Amino acid sequence: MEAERQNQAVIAYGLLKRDITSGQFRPGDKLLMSHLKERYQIGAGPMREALSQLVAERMVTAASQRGFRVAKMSLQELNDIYDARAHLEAMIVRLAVERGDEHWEAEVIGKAHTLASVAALHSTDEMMNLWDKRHKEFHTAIARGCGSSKLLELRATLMDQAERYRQLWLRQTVFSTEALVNKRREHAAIVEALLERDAQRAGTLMLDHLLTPVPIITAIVREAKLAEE
Amino acid sequence: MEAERQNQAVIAYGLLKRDITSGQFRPGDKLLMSHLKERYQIGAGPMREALSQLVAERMVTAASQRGFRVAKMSLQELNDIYDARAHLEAMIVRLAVERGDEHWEAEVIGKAHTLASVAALHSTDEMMNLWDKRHKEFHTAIARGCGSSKLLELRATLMDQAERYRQLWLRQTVFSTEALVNKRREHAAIVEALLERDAQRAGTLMLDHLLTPVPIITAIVREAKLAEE
DNA sequence: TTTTTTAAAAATATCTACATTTTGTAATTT
DNA sequence: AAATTACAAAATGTAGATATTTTTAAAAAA
Repeated sequence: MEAERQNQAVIAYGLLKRDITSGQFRPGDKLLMSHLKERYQIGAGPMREALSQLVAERMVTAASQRGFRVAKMSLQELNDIYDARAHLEAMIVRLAVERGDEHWEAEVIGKAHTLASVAALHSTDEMMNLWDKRHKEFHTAIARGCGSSKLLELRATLMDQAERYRQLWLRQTVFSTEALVNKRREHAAIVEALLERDAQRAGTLMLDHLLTPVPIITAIVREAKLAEE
Repeated sequence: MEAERQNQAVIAYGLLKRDITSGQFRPGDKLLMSHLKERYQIGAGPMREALSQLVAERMVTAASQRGFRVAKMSLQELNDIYDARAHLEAMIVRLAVERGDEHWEAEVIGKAHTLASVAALHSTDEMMNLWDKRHKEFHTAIARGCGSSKLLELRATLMDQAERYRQLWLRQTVFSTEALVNKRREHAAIVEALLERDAQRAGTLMLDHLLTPVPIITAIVREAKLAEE
């Protein structure tokens, strides 16, 4: 089995998306066609295709005849994204509790265990990436219980949009033992509620869990003047 | 103030989206580049841009080196979209009841009135379009109370994806006096719950309201063999 | 002198026409 | 029938032409 040959636009899409989320391009930056062509070794046509897709995902903005820019960040958007994500995820969790089967339970417990056992053995960045990866997998395992691909797609859209903000929170959290302990406690409480099939409580816990990063990110954004108020 | 000059890709995006939703192109149809170029009088580059955006919106599918197709329809997808939409909208309504102000209440009551007063005075198609337009405006007015642009965006995404299925239901409903009376009753019940600020009841009513079309559409789809099972 | 206006030049975005690569098809061979 | 090959159709990519916006600088007005 071999990976399907991708066209230029798809390759550029992936690279540019990565470069935006990782902060190589900063919010509001002009995305100069000549620069992008050079950077990704690609023609203007396919490059525009990639940009169009990112426009549809709200990661890039376009102005007719005036080219493309990295979408700005703002405290208002931060709050909106996290609020929407928290309520969406709470709703998904309630559904998952109602609909999830035994296999789902097993997956969740498995991912929770894998996440809890990330120890500070590795290099700083490795540790951060590993925790982040497993944390995402844990939450995704829970969400999958809702059984709706459309809801999972919407969730993925919001997570993509949140990613630039989330990156700011991640470093702080992983490097604070206290924060990690808190997170572990919250996760345990959520799993407990899931297993007891208490949809209401699981939803509420999830809502709070997802909103805790907001004040922290707000502070960092203000500090670094990364975004409009 | 004059409408900004749009580029070719944006124009083609709008036309193609309309042609897909209205059924000019049918699910699974190959979107032949030569045909699209001819039809919309446009080059291949901008056409691909438009297609890329529709791929991001799940209305078109792409296979590398094999071109583009209209996304298929299926009973499974119908159920998934409507289930997701109903739960999302119910959640949004609960938020709207908690967060909506007086201006929101006034808007909702206004739109409800405008919708209820659509009479069978006009020609068949005019009547259908008018009812549809006002029905959408009524629901959108309710949803806006949640105050979250991101949630409203997600809602719009799902509505776009539902549109092809919805079209099938619309004709049936508007031309059945009984169905229209039922809808009016449901709308009234929802508005009542909103005004009493009963979030839970409003949510439940909305959930049921949005799921009623599913059996009807299922029957039509089966009848017309429009989709996979 | 400072500000505003205008005109030209440069930079940039966008589009088209053509070249290249890949895929699908049907005839031919095994 | 299955595999191979040759050809036609289609998708994708590139380079350069065209149109638009932005910048620059000079001229005119305040």
